[in-house]
Amino acid sequence: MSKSITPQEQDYSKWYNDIVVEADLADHSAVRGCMVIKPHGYAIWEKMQQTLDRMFKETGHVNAYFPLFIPKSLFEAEEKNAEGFAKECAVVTHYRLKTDPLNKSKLIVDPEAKLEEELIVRPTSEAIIWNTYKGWIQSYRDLPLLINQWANVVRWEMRTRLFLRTAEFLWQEGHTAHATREEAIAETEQMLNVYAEFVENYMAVPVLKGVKTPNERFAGADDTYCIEALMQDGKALQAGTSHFLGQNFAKAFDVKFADKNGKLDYVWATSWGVSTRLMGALIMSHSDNHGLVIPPKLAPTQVVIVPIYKGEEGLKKVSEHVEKLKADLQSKGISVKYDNRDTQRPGFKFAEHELKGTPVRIGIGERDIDNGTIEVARRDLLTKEVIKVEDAANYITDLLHSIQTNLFEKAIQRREKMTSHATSYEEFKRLLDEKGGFIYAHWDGTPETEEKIKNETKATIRCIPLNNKQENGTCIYSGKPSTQQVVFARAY
RNA sequence: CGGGGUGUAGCGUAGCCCGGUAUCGCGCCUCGUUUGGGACGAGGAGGUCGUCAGUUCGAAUCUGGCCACCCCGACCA
Repeated sequence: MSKSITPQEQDYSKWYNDIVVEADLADHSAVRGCMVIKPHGYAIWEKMQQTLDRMFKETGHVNAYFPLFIPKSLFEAEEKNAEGFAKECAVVTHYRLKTDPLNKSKLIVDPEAKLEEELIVRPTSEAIIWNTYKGWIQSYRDLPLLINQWANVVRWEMRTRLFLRTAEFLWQEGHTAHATREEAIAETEQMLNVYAEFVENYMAVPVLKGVKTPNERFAGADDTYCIEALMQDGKALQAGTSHFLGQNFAKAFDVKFADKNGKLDYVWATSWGVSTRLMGALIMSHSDNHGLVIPPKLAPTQVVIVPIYKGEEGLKKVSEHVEKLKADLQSKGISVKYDNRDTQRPGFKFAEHELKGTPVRIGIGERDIDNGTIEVARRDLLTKEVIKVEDAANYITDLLHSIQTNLFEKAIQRREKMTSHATSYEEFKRLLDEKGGFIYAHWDGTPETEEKIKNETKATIRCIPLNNKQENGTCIYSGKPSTQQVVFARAY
């Protein structure tokens, strides 16, 4: 059993924190609200990046990079967007330090080096990007413009949690420009589907696709589409958003194009992003009291081989067999690590790889060599089996698939169990407190009702599901007529 | 930004009320025995007690300021 992981049942958020730290994913840093992503955590993020980047390119996007700093005048151009982020912006006001005349060993901000115009550290890049697009777009021939950037952004959060909410985080932001409203909406939906496919097929986390209410909408967007996932503790997590920005940014930055008839019009825009927050979703979907569980498709190492031996000669003998097995597995496209450290004992390695979430562990000892077998342990179910070594490549290939599928199935079942319908406000509150999870309920469609429910219960409308069933009902709060049920939950 | 808490070796801690240069565990280093689920024994290294100032012959301990981090609330991906 793990040494230092608080059990989920005892304290879910301590458990989460323990997993992040003990599995070597990330650490708190010396900077308030900012984390250090450690090699193991970063390796998983890199797998996510690689997959998403490939998917973006397959849908016609290209990468570029825009500045970290945004002049205040640009930032404030799209008013709603600026207003939405104003409270959490880091601002650069000076460009030089100097030695403190009162204390030679200290530095102070040089008051003479005040910037003419303050620079905002980007909380998102619409402003600088649309200011740039203005120069790139003149004609319908320049459209669509399909650009993505991988970057860090800063949002000065009051309260932070590793991966889920940090002052600085890593993400990708896609920013596209289109000739028509329809095309922009299609792009918004396409990217939402890309996210859903990634999160479900690679992260093995089922998501609900939907649209945000005006209250929850991205500042500056006409519509915000989202994917919502449900964590083990019954709280929802927004895993990705895709925004239809209408002509808001085109108008704010005066980005017009000439159509085939020479008529000038503002372009239509989208933006979409996912962040290192996905790491939090991954952890809170699959991991257990023994440590991290990583789905095979995102595992930096899919299979670890641990030798069991006595003495130097023993290791040499086992290693010969392992090298053959390793090559065999690699030829099937499986990533394999041979953990031949002679500084740790097998039991220690078993525990360590369990903690770090390696999907499959193979044990080979001299006994196996005599019998022509290997011991295979799967991380998701914590079960072990002894198989013939010549079956290894096929067996492990299937096993990795089955682990990936099993994790997804389990997550779907959990979500189903934690999804309910409420027909009255009393029932709604009871379900929320006793069960949590997604709660479908009729809502009268007004921001006032949404706000009141939020203040009274801490539950928010996570989304209005896409292709939602239209039906007559009455709002659980106001009793007014409603045409559809929306999804409520307490959220991260 | 409000409420609560913590800061002592790499990590977790005792000591603080009642001032006299610091306890224990894990980890680390060396040697030996071990190796199929977190090994054992012996020896060893490692500290401006968050920081600045004050009180005192003497401060981890008392007083004041500051800083950082964690948890809970309001805000957000």
